[in-house]
Amino acid sequence: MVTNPADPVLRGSPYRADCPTRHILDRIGDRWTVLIVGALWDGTARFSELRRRVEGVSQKMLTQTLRALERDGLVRRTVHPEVPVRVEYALTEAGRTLHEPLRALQQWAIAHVGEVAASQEAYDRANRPAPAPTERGA
Amino acid sequence: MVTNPADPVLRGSPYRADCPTRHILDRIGDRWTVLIVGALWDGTARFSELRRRVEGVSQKMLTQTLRALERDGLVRRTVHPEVPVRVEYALTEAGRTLHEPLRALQQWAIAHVGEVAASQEAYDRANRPAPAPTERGA
DNA sequence: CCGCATCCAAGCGGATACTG
DNA sequence: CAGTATCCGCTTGGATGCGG
Repeated sequence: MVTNPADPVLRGSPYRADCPTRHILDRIGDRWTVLIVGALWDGTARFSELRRRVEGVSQKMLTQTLRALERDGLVRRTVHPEVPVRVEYALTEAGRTLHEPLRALQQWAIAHVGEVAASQEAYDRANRPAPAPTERGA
Repeated sequence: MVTNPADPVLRGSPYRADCPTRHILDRIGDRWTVLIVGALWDGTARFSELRRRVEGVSQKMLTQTLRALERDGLVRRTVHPEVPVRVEYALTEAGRTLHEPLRALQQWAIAHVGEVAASQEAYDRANRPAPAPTERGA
């Protein structure tokens, strides 16, 4: 390993293949992480509640993502030992700090969705007219 | 621009399964997108140059990601018809606006890498002592 | 109600070989 | 140098059924 902590450029640089920040970016990059963290911003939420809020997420992915977030110390999981078990999820302090850049990303997506769509359309028109999922004249 | 900041629906927009912002978040969430956009911040870069900067990226993934970014209108691709073909990539205006939230994410990753690692360690210790890839006592 | 385990399909992503 | 095309493993991720 050539990791040189003294090098200001390489220190903590995700451009290094062996840097742990790569893993973090991977986790953040997860489709559901952004949405789940955002959904938890309001406060505590139960499992079913989250499942309802984040449309389209499967139970498996929700559990998996929540577990990963918990392991990373971004989400706190609280089990209420009642008769029908109640589990509540909430952002930790670290999770709240993550929410900010994630929200910025969401905002960017919302702000540029039209622009991007237009660019895609133009690109597809200029290159291959039929990359559509529906096969026409195959 | 069809973006209407006053629309209350937009707040939870990506939480709708059918919303195109989902696609954008997917693209942004791509492992390489963050790194490539960041690598292009300095200015124009050639293909090989990018491959060198973003350590660990395969030629396939680099091409693929660059193509997608170009299609989304975030990266401009310029081909110089010289004898050894030279291709240069650069961020568009939209790409530059994306760079900001992406950099914030990178910064977050760098700032919290230690905290996250510690949390993971504690979590693993508290739960399963041997989640290692090598199966022992399965 | 919460979530784990399993099965299984699909797509991601890497290695390689070849073209212009 | 830049890029395409192919093969292929492996992970992702959904559906289902069971257990606390």
